[in-house]
Amino acid sequence: MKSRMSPDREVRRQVRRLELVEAAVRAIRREGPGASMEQMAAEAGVTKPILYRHFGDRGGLYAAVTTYAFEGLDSGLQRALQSVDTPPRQVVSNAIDAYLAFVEQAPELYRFLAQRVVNEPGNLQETIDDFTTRVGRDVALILGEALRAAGADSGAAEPWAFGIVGMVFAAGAWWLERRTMTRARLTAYLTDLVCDGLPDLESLTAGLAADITTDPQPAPDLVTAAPDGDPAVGEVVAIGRTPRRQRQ
Amino acid sequence: MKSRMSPDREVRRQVRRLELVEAAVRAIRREGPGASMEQMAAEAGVTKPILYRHFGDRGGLYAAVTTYAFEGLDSGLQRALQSVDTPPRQVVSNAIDAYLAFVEQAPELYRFLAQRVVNEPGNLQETIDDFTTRVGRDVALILGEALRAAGADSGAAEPWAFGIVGMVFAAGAWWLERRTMTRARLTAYLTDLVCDGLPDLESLTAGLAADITTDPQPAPDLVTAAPDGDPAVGEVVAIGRTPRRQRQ
DNA sequence: ACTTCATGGTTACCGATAGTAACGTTACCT
DNA sequence: AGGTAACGTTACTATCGGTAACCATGAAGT
Repeated sequence: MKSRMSPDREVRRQVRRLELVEAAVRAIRREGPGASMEQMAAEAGVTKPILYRHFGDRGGLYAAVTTYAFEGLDSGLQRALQSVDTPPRQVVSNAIDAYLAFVEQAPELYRFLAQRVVNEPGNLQETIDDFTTRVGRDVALILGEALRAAGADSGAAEPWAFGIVGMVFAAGAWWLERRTMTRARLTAYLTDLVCDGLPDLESLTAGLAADITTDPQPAPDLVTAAPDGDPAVGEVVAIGRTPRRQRQ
Repeated sequence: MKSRMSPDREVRRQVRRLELVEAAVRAIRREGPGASMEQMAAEAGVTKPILYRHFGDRGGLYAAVTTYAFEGLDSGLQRALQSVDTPPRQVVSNAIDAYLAFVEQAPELYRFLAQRVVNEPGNLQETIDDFTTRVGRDVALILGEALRAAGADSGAAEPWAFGIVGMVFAAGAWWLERRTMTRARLTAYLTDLVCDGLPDLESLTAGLAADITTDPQPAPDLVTAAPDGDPAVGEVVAIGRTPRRQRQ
């Protein structure tokens, strides 16, 4: 069996695996998320059966790529989450920014990770773990401990963690399509939402119902209140909240 | 050309389209998100070329299914979002619950919608709009108006809208896998997060750093503080916040 | 009644791609 | 040297998206 092999054989195999995965990543960045097995093999300078020998099937290769990308992100994420002597808001901001930096740096890879592998019925490979699932698990761990330490209901850790990860994930995807703001700006917005929630919208229903039900009439302040300028500066991480009404 | 045809011919065509889409949905619910064109055609009692005649290509059918599902969700969502004389928190809760109810009712369809269609290079069909993208656009509209009405920065409307939708989407996916709480419970958690953000986690870094860096040592309160009971009752919509420290 | 044409449907095919079988080659390890 | 195990190839199959060509039917128009 495989575990009874020469020790350096195993390490060489791992090295080769890594080479193949990196080639697959290059192929994805070149060809987009729909890169075929043949293209990924060609990028590594080999043919398909090599990939199948190493990864079993496409799902196996996808899982390896996902793991690879996850580890690349996770180092930065863990560094952000585990930093001591940092205010919680800054921790959240750093983590979100680390995530978005990853998105920005490898958009095609990100798009690849965004699509869940469709599990065809004949899939004998182990069930693949989604990218967001892995990140979510990590965040859930940290968040759960934090909630317990704060004396809060730790049952919220998992839904919140997976929710927050999905939030940053979706916002990142949206941001990739139409890049209408800087990364720092988006980080600031998301940090605000995660830390403070939506601002008080007492006038929401009243102001809205009139606007929605009588749709042809534009909101009176639609032009004056939407400057859409980009006040973000070039800082790597924007920690300051965007100016809005303070909750009291 | 097509627009110069008998008027009832056109309506019959639309009816047929709807039948085909509904058959496709049935096939997806039976076979999972990976249902093939042939299976969807067979479910409708026809063969593949019929589908292609109506929808052009797979992307077209997927878009039609997405639109169909979206409209099914959107009615409930709009009803929740446009309700007058409802406190904002309840609006958020209702909207989230409408979303989760949809998830719960058609999990396989939801999984189908969750995966973005991989846009192969030869795709001449119009670019398909993601399910979450459509929901996000709707929420962004409403949220933008609400923010303007509240005098807040409306530039946050889009990132927040897409982020929140992604959050509920991801949390819904997580909830589908391991159903460790009731829908009402999850709705309450997510509503809390969206409306108030994370609770103050002042002791986050201190409490965490010790636990994470010295991983073999379990947190002392890990057993005592995690009862994991399910305090949710069977109410359709849980509006009350989960008991946690009040921000002041 | 016979043709004509639109409509709804089918069979039979093509091309690409996931996945596999069988075989060759290099290099390591007694 | 020789066994053997990893590395690699060519050539194949199966499936699935997509299309071409053909068939049936029924409602006109003449």
